Amino acid sequence: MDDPLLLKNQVCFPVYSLSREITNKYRPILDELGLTYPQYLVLMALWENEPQCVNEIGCKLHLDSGTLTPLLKRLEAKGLLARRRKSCDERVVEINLTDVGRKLKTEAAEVPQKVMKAMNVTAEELMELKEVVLKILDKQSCNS
Amino acid sequence: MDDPLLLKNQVCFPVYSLSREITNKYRPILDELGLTYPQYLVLMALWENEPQCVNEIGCKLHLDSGTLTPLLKRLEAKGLLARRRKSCDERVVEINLTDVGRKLKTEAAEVPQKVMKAMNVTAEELMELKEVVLKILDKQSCNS
DNA sequence: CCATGTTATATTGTGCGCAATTTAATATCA
DNA sequence: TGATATTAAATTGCGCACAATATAACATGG
Repeated sequence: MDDPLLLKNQVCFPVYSLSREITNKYRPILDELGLTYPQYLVLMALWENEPQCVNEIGCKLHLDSGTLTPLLKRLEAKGLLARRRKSCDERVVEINLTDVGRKLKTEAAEVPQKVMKAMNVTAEELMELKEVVLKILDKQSCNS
Repeated sequence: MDDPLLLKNQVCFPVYSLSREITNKYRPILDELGLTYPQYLVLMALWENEPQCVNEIGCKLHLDSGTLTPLLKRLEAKGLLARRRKSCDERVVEINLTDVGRKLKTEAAEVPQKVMKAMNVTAEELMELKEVVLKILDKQSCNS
């Protein structure tokens, strides 16, 4: 009954389930903007600060070039951003939003509330979730 | 500063990050058993109850046939389980563990503690995390 | 018994995620 | 300067996730 290999005794499995459930809630909402959830995260990073190189985005989102390079190319193909190597260091690819990409933030403004509604949770529950998750997440960063 | 589109104001992003961080902690530990995290989940489901059809496993793990069929084929290729259509209803594929697959539970017994150690968290923190996550996860099931 | 609908799994296609390797540019040091 | 090391992206390969569709088996009504 308290066998640590029983599914009901798992802690990580609910986190994994919730994470997928969340992206499922985002999907129809982001579909209207033509975005996936990881693409939306990249855009949020760029809406905050621009330009940013691939590495900077990767640090903030904990994603590597194997994930980001094709994702950024897809966003470029959609006309939302431009990829250009820096002249002072040709190894670095700098990402700039296009006007369309910048403007998309306006359309995305309603996404958070729509998701919260779709998830059927209160702001208090979300804050509680965030607090607990961040506390554990912080402990991973040093030795990951 | 309290722009809902700022990364630091996101609730779902930490959940998404933590979920990936967790599977990263599992990876080296499960590598020793030749398993991925989703494969480990499927085996936990089967260690609890056997045989199970694809659908039953999918319900427990919230995964569909598009994910499970190839995953189960890989576990079959590893010799851990057998897939066989039921004679009474040929639509249903029944999954049985092999002796090797059943025996693997013994080797997996240490996985949970190893992961907990790798994550550097206390049992209390994990219980707190589980409680909050399950509370929110429960609210999704009905309208997903 | 046959047509129609339903059900269970499989297949296809797209997009992550990540390890491992490659490529090219820059830095360093003998 | 020229060999070596380091760094940043890109590439390759594999395994999920999931939508959409296909396939085959079963169920049901006329």
